Amino acid sequence: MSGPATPAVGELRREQLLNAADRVVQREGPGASMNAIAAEAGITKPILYRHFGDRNGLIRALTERHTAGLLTAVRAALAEPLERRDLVERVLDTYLAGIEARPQVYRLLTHPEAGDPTGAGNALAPALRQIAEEITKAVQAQVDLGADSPLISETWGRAITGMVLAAGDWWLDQRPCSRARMVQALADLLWGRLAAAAELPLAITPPSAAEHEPDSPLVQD
Amino acid sequence: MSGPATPAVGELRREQLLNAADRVVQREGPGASMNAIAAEAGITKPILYRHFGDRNGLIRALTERHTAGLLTAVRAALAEPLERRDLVERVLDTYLAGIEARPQVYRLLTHPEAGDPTGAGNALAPALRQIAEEITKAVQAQVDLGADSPLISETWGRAITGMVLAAGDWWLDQRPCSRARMVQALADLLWGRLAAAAELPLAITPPSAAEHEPDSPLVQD
DNA sequence: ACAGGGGTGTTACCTCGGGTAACATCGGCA
DNA sequence: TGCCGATGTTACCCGAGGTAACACCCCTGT
Repeated sequence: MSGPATPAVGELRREQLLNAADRVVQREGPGASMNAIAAEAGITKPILYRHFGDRNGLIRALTERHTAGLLTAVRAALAEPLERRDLVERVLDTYLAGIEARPQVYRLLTHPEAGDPTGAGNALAPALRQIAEEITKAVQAQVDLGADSPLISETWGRAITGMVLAAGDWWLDQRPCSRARMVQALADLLWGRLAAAAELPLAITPPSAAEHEPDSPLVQD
Repeated sequence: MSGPATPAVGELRREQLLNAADRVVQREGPGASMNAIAAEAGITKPILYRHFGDRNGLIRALTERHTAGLLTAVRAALAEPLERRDLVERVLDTYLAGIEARPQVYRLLTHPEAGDPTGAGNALAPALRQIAEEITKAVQAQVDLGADSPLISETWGRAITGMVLAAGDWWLDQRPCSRARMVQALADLLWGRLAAAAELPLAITPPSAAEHEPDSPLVQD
């Protein structure tokens, strides 16, 4: 009787295991142990390893699952036929709404850790790198940047992703304002308000760089 | 003959231990084990723990040591009496030059990992948070942002830091261009070039959002 | 009816890394 | 002389990732 549409039989258990892992991560944050996840699923570790290979595999599967929604949403927002400024705000709001919906799981996205001894440091987790690529493509397709377009687009893709990541993380942690205002602040930054704003009449601007221990060498030694 | 100016006697050993730790991290990247560091220093683990409490303490000490230079440099750059655009470029270049000088150690800055079960996720490591604060202060002091200045300044501080972090990390990894061009690309972004650039004549812009598996739900479920 | 094979499950174990307790030593100093 | 503090050691604990070997259950083909 069970629908023949569901692909493989084992896929169901895999989903259930991911559900359990999801619950644990929601409760304990990333860094939940394999034992804890196995216990939540009512089973023991080796089964997890059979399904996902290693911890990274589990985390990756879990992440991709959640990322799919966010990535799809961002992609869709990027493709909307809006005025550019509106488009930027739309994408920002989409992203913030996404991470707001599931804070705990969102932490997963940002955790490359899992110590890769390769030395190649990725400040952006793979999930976020996909978003960076989407932004890159969108910029390259919609903005005239002259001859250096590929280079600039990719730089901006990474830069914007990192910017929203850091800002969003802070916002999620502190909740200093509404989502709408956050979107405004970020869009304003991206929109050149830093360039356009008036100079402040450097009133009582004490040189904050002086009152500091001078014993540390400069950046080059 | 040893100068009586050096504060406590134990400080020397601490420095030596940090030097050893530094060497190991340079060689093996972050995630180097305490055993390895102890071996490099020619001693055993408990001594490290006596000096630094735990691994985080060691890493923090190591990081602060290197951060001091970068932070001082950035602070100094932020305080220079330049035209605003030049100032932005100056700061960007200072940061990129700093991370370029010591890639391995720089990875340390970006690794908050060390699993804190507190759940408070910090996309920015403490070292970077200091830079974010510097930028916040500078923006607040030098740019007229109206009534919401505190909020916007802090948002921008985090945002810019995250932006430069992600872009710098990518640049360090791929080396797609010279430092100067990277500075230009980032400064342009910060300078509103995204807003100012001409619209591309959406020539052959296929809707890239369509050709994708539609099975994943949107961001809200 | 019986032999398999794939999926599910278990216990018990290994390894490695962070972290600690307890003990030994050396140098100065009242 | 006896105390104290810093330096050092060996040996251990614990938790977490990861694996080997064994057991069961059910479905299917001969």
